[in-house]
Amino acid sequence: MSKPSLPQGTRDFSSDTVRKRNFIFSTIRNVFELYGFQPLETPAMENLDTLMGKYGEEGDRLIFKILNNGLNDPKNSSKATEGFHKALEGKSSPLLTERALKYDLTIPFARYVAMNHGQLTFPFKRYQIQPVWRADRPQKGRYREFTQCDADIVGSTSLLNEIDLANIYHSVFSKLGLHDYRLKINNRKILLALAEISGGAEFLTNITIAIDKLEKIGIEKVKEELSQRSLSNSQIERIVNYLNINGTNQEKLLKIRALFHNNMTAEEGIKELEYIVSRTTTVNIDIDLTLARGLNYYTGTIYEVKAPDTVQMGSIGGGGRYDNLTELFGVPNIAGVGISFGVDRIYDVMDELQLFPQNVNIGTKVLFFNMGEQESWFAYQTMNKLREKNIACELFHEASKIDKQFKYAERKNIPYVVIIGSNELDNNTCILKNLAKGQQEIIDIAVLSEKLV
RNA sequence: GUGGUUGUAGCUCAGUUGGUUAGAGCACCAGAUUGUGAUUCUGGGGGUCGUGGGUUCGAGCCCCAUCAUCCACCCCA
Repeated sequence: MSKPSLPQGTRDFSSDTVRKRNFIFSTIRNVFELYGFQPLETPAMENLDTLMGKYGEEGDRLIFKILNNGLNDPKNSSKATEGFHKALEGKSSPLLTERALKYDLTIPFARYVAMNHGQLTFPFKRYQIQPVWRADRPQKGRYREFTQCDADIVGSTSLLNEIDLANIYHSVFSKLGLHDYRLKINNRKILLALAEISGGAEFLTNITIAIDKLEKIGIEKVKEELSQRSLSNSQIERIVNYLNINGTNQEKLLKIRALFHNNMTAEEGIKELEYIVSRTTTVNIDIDLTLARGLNYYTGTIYEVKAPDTVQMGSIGGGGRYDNLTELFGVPNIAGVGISFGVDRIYDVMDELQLFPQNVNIGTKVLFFNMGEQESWFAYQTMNKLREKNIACELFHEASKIDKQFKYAERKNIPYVVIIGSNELDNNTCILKNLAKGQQEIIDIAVLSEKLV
């Protein structure tokens, strides 16, 4: 047996990390609950055909597929061989694999709604916090197993939902202390209108992929890319005019209205943006007309959250409105809108900016020193009384040197130690020491629990 | 999927043009001293140099493969 190791792009989380992650999870969960969302969990794996074709060609390639069992059974051997040959041609085949690890939370949610729409109360607001898997090459801020926190509302076209979701973003990031996040908003209808006036609706994907890169590669490169995607110079000119729109949210809305004259599709999108932006003035939301987002099921509002500029990290959240997500599963006319938090990236950003509160890593509150046989047994009984009052404590396991016991407390980030030696035992007292302050006091054993609450 | 970086003790890293038994600091363990984490002193355990091949009289060092890592592209959270 060689040295044990982990699969590429996966991680163990040590207790420190788990505590910090839980701080993020509980913050998000509490806010979701505050806005009336209900929890949902779905399996780690889905049927492959539930997932395939929902994330584009690139997405399909990144889905972790699970090999069928029983391929070694002689009576399956011809099927297995056939399936294998298809795999060599780059096609996945149910003969070889018919299940896969989930790639995001939205599609499994859509599958759930399609299966249960008869029982659900609409509008249905659910939140979901679960790991997802992508067969991507790992790098900074990118893992093969990571956790998403999604909140979606289905069965409602009200823009109040969009306003709720913007407020959720603001509330969560404020509570996490991540004040410099940037929430961007755009509308797919505007992008669709842009495609219509500069080439045709079929260019939507090509155009969005190109303009999405504006911030990263600059206007000249975007022009190059657009011409490579077979757009004419006059078409590119229109797009450049669009991309040149700047200013405050209000100014952008004015300019874009002028640009599109009376284009019906654009006007719809503009009205929606206007509505949302005018009602979310407390959440520092920015209209970003270059925001496109890759997932092609979005049809209206789109959101993206960027990490503070001081850290090298792209998107830490995103979402949008979709008209007909469940139609893919045979249930039409259920509209929805949702957002997602990328916990792993939020963790990395918060860690880098040292935004975690000091006390997230406190587990045990008090360590009782072990000062000998009789002393420690008395300490043990005292400790149990504290536990009844919900104070987490532990007794050092043997009567070791003092400095060793101190080190243990320090490493476990235990804020208090209690020392009961022979003197204290005789007097019914104990020494309570606050390790952070380095201060200690001798107190009556009877008042110990009050001091620690 | 494409390109590059790195891999030596628990941690951070040395290790010369290839040359005896692979080192340091910190950490750890034991002991001396001490009713309060220090300092000091003495002793100790630990590494198949990521893994597998190859070249060589000889490989931590050179070559190939592989795994992992980090980074960039693509795409994305």
